[in-house]
Amino acid sequence: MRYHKIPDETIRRLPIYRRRLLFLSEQGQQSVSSRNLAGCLGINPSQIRKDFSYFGDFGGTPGVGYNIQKLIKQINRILKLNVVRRAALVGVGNLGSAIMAYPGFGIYGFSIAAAFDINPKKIGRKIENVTIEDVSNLRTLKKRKINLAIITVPRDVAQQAADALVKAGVRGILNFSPHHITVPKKIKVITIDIAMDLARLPYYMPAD
Amino acid sequence: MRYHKIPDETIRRLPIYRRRLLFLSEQGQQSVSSRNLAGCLGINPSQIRKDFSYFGDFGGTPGVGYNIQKLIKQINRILKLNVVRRAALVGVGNLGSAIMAYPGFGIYGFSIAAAFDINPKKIGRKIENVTIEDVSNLRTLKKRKINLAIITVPRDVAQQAADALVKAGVRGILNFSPHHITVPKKIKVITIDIAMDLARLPYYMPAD
DNA sequence: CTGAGTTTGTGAATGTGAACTCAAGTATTA
DNA sequence: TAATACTTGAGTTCACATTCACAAACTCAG
Repeated sequence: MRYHKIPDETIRRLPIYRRRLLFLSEQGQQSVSSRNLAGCLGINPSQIRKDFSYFGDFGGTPGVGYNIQKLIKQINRILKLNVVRRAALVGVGNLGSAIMAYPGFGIYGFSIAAAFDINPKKIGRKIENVTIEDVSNLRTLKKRKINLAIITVPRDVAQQAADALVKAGVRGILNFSPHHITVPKKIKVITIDIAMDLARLPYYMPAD
Repeated sequence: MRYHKIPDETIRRLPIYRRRLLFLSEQGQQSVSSRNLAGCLGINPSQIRKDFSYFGDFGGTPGVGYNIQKLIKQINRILKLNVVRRAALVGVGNLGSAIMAYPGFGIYGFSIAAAFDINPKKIGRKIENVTIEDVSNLRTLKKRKINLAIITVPRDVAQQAADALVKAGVRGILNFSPHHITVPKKIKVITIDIAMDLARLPYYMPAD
């Protein structure tokens, strides 16, 4: 199983497993079976075993399950979460501020280490110990070894922001603007349009 | 093609099409070809044609493309976005406040019509013309005909919030808490864990 | 009207992911 | 030790999603 490409869908699930595993670990649990994990997460047990099988020479033990700590280490290795990563945020509006204050990034080893805005009134202010800089400073990101960014600017300047980030050497972008962003194909963009996800709900709701 | 079940993946893409179509419409454009749409969105043209083919007796015209207004109407019909929908928000913290102020829900016909928190200091305050109520008021949602909800509470009370919402008759939940939520299967939950999505980025980034 | 250039709509082929199944391994109990 | 109950790992099957390919339909220019 060593030299297999890991399916994208598996990669998408790894953080879900990780979240649950950390939770179980907090509770003092040592090991967990695929069935047990599956129960909490609404995923098929074989699915989980198949996902874990991509880890390579790693083994759960039949009759017992998987060692939680080892699982977490494997997932960290695959997702490259072993190092602390510094991210930049562009667009310190309502959503941007909320994201800067969001406590959930830490457990993945992320910290938001820089923030940018175009509004002169905001520049110089501090949020969560990070000083807001003018967007013209974006070009300093390369020197500061920041290669991850979060975009929380209005729709019509999202592409602009992305272009500037790419020019500054950023290679991964989490985009919260409701707009598709085009970048060179070696840059990875993940877009989260929070209203769009809400828009799918009525379809799945039984008739009113 | 009338009596086909529409694939989930197609449903997932419909809001993406819709977003772009509204944009093109704003620009005064009347019609659009599958190739054109595909170009903007990074999707294969046949994919788009196949998706549209589920609309039923609707037709684009060969040599021209699709009528944008008709497309939008069809998508609204399928996603049941024709009526204005009122949603409740539970958990008026940083993220919750930002979401209440988020302007992007309007174009899908959503409005956040109620907000709840457990903190007595917040209750009675107004955000975006909505008065924050105590969570004990959740049970009034049914009378107020609110059957959609957004959860933005801390992880450890997310399930509790969901249970209360289900009891109050809510049938669709958008969950921003980093925790899997278990509900009766006729309730639809979509979970957005903003940190989790960031966690997938390093995997796709070339070696540092 | 004719011919060149587009674009739709869809069956067929391909690719991808999920679920089923079961042999083999481990724990537990007696 | 023997019997029972779990659980993993992985080959196989099945279901779903994407892409290909092409006939038919339409536009436009001359």
